[in-house]
Amino acid sequence: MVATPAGPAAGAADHRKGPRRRGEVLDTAILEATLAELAEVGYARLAMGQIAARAHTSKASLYKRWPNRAELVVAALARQRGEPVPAPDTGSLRGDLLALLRWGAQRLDGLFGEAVRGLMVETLTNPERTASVRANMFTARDKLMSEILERATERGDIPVTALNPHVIGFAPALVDHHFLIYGAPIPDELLRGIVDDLLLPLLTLPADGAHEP
Amino acid sequence: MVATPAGPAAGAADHRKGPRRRGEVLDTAILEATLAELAEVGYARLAMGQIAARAHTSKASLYKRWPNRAELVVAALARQRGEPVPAPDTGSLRGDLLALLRWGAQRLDGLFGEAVRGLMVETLTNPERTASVRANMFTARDKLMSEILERATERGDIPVTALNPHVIGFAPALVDHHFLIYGAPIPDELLRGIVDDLLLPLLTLPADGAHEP
Amino acid sequence: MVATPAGPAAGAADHRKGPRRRGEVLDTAILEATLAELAEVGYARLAMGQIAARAHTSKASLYKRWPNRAELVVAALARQRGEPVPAPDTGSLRGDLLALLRWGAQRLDGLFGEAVRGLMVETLTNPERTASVRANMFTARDKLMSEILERATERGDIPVTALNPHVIGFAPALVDHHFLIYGAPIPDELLRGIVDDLLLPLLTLPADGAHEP
Amino acid sequence: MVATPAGPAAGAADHRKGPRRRGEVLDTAILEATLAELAEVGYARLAMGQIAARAHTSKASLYKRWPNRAELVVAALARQRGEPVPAPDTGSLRGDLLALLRWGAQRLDGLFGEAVRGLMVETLTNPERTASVRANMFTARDKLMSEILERATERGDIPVTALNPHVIGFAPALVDHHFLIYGAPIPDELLRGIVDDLLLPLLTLPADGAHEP
DNA sequence: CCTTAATCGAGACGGTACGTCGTGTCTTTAT
DNA sequence: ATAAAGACACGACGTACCGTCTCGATTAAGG
Repeated sequence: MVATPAGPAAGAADHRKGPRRRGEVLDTAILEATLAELAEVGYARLAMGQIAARAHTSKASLYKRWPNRAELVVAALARQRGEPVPAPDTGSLRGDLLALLRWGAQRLDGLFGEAVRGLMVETLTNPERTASVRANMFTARDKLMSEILERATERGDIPVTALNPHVIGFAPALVDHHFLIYGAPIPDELLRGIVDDLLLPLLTLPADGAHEP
Repeated sequence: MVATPAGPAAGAADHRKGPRRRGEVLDTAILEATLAELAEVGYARLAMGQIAARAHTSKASLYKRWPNRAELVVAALARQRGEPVPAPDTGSLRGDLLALLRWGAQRLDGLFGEAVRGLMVETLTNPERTASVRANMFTARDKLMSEILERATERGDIPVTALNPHVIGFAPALVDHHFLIYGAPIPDELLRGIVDDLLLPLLTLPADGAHEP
Repeated sequence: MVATPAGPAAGAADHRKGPRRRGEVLDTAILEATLAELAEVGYARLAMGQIAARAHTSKASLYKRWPNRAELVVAALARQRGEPVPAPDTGSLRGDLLALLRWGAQRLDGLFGEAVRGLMVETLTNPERTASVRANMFTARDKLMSEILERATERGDIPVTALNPHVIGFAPALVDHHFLIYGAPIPDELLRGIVDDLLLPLLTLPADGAHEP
Repeated sequence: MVATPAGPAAGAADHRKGPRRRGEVLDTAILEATLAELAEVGYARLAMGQIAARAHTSKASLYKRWPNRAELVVAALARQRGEPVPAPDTGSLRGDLLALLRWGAQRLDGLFGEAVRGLMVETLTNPERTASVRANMFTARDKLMSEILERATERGDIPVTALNPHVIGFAPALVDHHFLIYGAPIPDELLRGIVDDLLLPLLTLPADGAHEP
């Protein structure tokens, strides 16, 4: 029920009759309502009043917890992806990479993607925090990528020299970029192209690293 | 107006000196005002009324030409980058690539970047058009990249086999991605990293291309 | 607001001293502002935005209470004439009648007249209500007329047979009609003419009443 | 075709193919279109642009001839009632009076009434002209009333002393007043009441005229 | 157990921008 | 020169959402 993508009253347990909610319980209800609204109308048409109504609470209760829409959405996303995803382990490097990109692509094709798109324009309390929040949306993915590559080096599939920060982060970034421009869903062909034409060649190239003339 | 549903307006006399502007002239005035406002308040606070005021015209004249803010901004950008930029020609491939990325990075650090950020969230008349508009914002850059690489192949700096669509587009995409997350200005170090750690290795690697098991 | 269809507003701080007005207090402020604007610019140039500004509130607060300008004006008038005016009692019938017509004429020479004129063209929610509202603007006057005439019959100044609905209502109607055509102020000569040439003759004529052949 | 109360293109002869209209011909087309629009949408929703469109001409041609909507409507009405109506002559005074009031009442139940209502609020170029225009709308009726009453005095039905300006004008004024408040159609009962309870008694009362104490 | 302070639910409030419509003026083109 | 067509500048319309505030009802904690 965390983020049922449909249903007009999804994500809101009926609270009437019961005692008035507060604290943690209310927090959860609000965040669930946020995700539900996000899935239903998208970030652009996300309205605080609607979220409050869906959560059967008031706008004041929202603003007491989060200063604005952007922060609320950030919190809602943080709540959602609570369970840590294990790094894919298909046996082959290529399989792992593809699995990871596919997982990321699929995540974008949903309310996470909606939120990502919206948060790309909003400015949080300050620029640093804004950048931090945006970056955090992808740290999980970057970490998994690191795991995969480390495992590959241990297996001897790729040289240790191939590992550098740019190589780790660039593939997911390309997926994001495609999503932001062309939207979801992301064609699997693109993912295969990134892996086969860019990532694997880069990872397996002979270690010289001297391109500076 | 007593009986009219809309205001009487009482036809205010035109106060400006010259003749009333029309057509192309007015178009230009509006688009310039749009760019000026964009640079001043950013996409988020861009308001049709303010643009109209700055252009000394009316909202109606804006809406007669463009159906909404997003389309207006798109048109303004299209007008702005009228002059085709020549591909950099520094003599070396690396120099050309760096020059190109730096040009793109600098463009993002201004009202073009503001607009890019905004247009990433807006939905134009339909999804296809939306994607098309977004893609068009980068076609110039991609074309220049093609020129540079072609020249390099002619010089024999890189094998023809290195050229494929993914290789052409991915470097600018990484710059954009960084901009969207961390904002402008984009550190030159990042650009150098992209060129030295990703682009040049990929372009100069031995031709095998067979990674599919 | 980047992604929101409506403005960001950025929640301007309340600048006034006292606590935020609500309910009855705000109602009164709005209605008073309405009357003030009415007196200043007339019904024709009466604008909701101006009224809101004068009342230091927002258009939304106006529209939450009244669906349109006409209803707002009706409400403002209703509020204004709260104090019931006592029927004139000069001792003589002629004196009473003149006093009443003069009171009505004077009322028209002000914002009440402005409103009357405007409301003659507007259509309220439905025709019945429209007629009712218009009629109500004059019920007070008609009632006073009834009182005067009743008192005169009690004194024996006029026969009971003289009293019929047409006789009661027609004098004020003539005043209104003159106002609508020639505007205010209404010449006292007209009022005297109505009383001496029409009303008194009618009221004091010998009781036959048989004009139907 | 002068004022067909229905039909989307009523009142506009097809002019295309033929030579471009000007002068009198165009005047007529515009005035007919005005009346047609008036009948169709009423004074409140009367729009210059719509009139121009219906007359297959331009707003400029309208404003070249009349300075605003009100004057245009006045002109249109003047054109319409071109043919002078003969005073009713039923043989009896009561019959004549009733016929006259009925004619006036019927006239109000149509586009003339719509226009009357609208013109009650508009201010023409200056107050004098405004009053004059409004008064002129009823001069025809007043003149007929004079004729009727004169004929009655000649017949000896009523004393000459009964004739005074107030008596002449007040009956039609009551009809107008009722129309403005309760709208059209005007119940025949009202007209009979005015004649029997007010007009005839006043006209036939014994000549004393001294009510001033 | 009964006060007392806090918080909740509900929604009013002041404000800003929206996109539309009508007015009366002006410009252009075709007749 | 004038008609037809319609663009233009202006301003009011009525709506939507924001973020703040007020109010009464409910609830947890303190005496």
